[in-house]
Amino acid sequence: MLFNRLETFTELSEQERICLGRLGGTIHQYAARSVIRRQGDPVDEIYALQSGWVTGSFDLKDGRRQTVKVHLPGDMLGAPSLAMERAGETLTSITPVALRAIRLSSLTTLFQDHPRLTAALFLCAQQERFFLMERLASIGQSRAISRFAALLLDLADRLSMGLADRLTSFELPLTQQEMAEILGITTVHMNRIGQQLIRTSIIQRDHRLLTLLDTAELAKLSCMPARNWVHRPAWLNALAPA
Amino acid sequence: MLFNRLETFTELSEQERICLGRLGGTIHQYAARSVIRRQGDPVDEIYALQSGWVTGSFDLKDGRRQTVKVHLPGDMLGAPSLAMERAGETLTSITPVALRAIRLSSLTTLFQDHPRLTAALFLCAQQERFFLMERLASIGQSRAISRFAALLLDLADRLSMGLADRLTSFELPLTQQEMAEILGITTVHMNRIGQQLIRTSIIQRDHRLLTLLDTAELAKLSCMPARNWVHRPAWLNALAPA
DNA sequence: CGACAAGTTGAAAAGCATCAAAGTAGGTGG
DNA sequence: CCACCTACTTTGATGCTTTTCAACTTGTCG
Repeated sequence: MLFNRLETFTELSEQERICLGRLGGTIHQYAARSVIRRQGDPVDEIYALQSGWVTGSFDLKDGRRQTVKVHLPGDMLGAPSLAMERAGETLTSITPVALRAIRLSSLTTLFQDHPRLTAALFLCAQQERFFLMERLASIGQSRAISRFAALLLDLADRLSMGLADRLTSFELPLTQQEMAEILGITTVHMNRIGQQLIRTSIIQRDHRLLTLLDTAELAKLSCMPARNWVHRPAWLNALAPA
Repeated sequence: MLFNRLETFTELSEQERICLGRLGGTIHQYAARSVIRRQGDPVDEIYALQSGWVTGSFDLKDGRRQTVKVHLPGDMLGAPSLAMERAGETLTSITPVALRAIRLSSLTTLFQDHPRLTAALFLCAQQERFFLMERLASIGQSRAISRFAALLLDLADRLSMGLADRLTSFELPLTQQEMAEILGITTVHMNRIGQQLIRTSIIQRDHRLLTLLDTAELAKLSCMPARNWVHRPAWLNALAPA
């Protein structure tokens, strides 16, 4: 799963895939809406998400909470907290979730013996920075409806990773309250914005199933430039495959 | 300079400092308010900031722009674009700036031969993710005055890195327009917010010199929990110093 | 079927944007 | 060194987006 994410940057050798597999220890299962790790908890491990959706959120001192990331299968969870003594974000399962815990001690071997894999993980971290920059721009500079459009396109994009073309229809397990927390708006406003997109036939919702009817209009609304991930950068490919 | 940032995580060997020094090629100088690299430009190098302030900003398709990072001396610039074909952010000098350009090809040696240094850079990237998460929470969940308070404390904190206690007075080279772009508000509103903090004697401004008169009140306003960076994590320290 | 979470609606107020215009500082050339 | 120019700052008036509060409806699951 995790190697899917990494292979957007470069193909991995069998050896490297095996090393990745060994990184993970036990598989943990969580029910929907359970806390995997709370902001302030000690940082003993990071996680590789196998299946299900997980949010990362940041609690302010006044009780408000901002969701800073919606993690999809294949993502590495909790890595920003590696730089911290105590976790900087709360990880919460949205759906039932399966993940592999990666003990910090196994990172030593990774960095020591697998430079190419390390470089791919490094690129992943930089990619995550870019995702956050996009969100920051969306929330800082555009109104609620544009933020929502950008969120939907982001999810469709990431769910379509590895597929020929972009999905226009997918299961959206987030409640309106959770989406509001992602977009930095209130639940009430989230509701009105959602209805507006439905009324204008830009999206369609049938229970959990969301359909993007007019992706061109969504893209225009979102104001987001197209992403252009690097593939097989020369400096990375020059590294020995270990 | 760059090693100062890295050594918040772990002390570096003489060898490693030398390797870091070799990474950088030519030193470039820029006048204030010049573009170092524009969003969309090819990514041939990244940069280590020696002196001066630089902003990283993200342009939306409608012409709006969000500043996603204020870089201070010692920072690594432009790294998120490593994951991209064309640069994802525009780097602009705020003051006169000196920086060392690091060609991507030199990253190969770094990852291949210096696992400890690589790990420190990896932690830096994770730390930057956390900074972005903080900003996102600040902009998504709090009002303009709180965002401004958080920005001022962030700058004071980072300018005080390595010092015994936090600076309460420093040169602030940003214009109100630039600060507004960081906070996701208009220049007009930025001005009113600034005056409000001055009127209530929470800050003081004399030309470029800014003084934080009441940091406790600023901290309360900002709603930001205290940061707690990790120091000498076991998994990193277990790596051979190369 | 009953309880509780999620979604929906309306009215009023707050926060911020927008527009327009005037005032101020810093830097440059004459 | 002064005059001017330009970019930055400040101010006021107005309106839109979003929040807040409160109630009500619908859906979901034990």
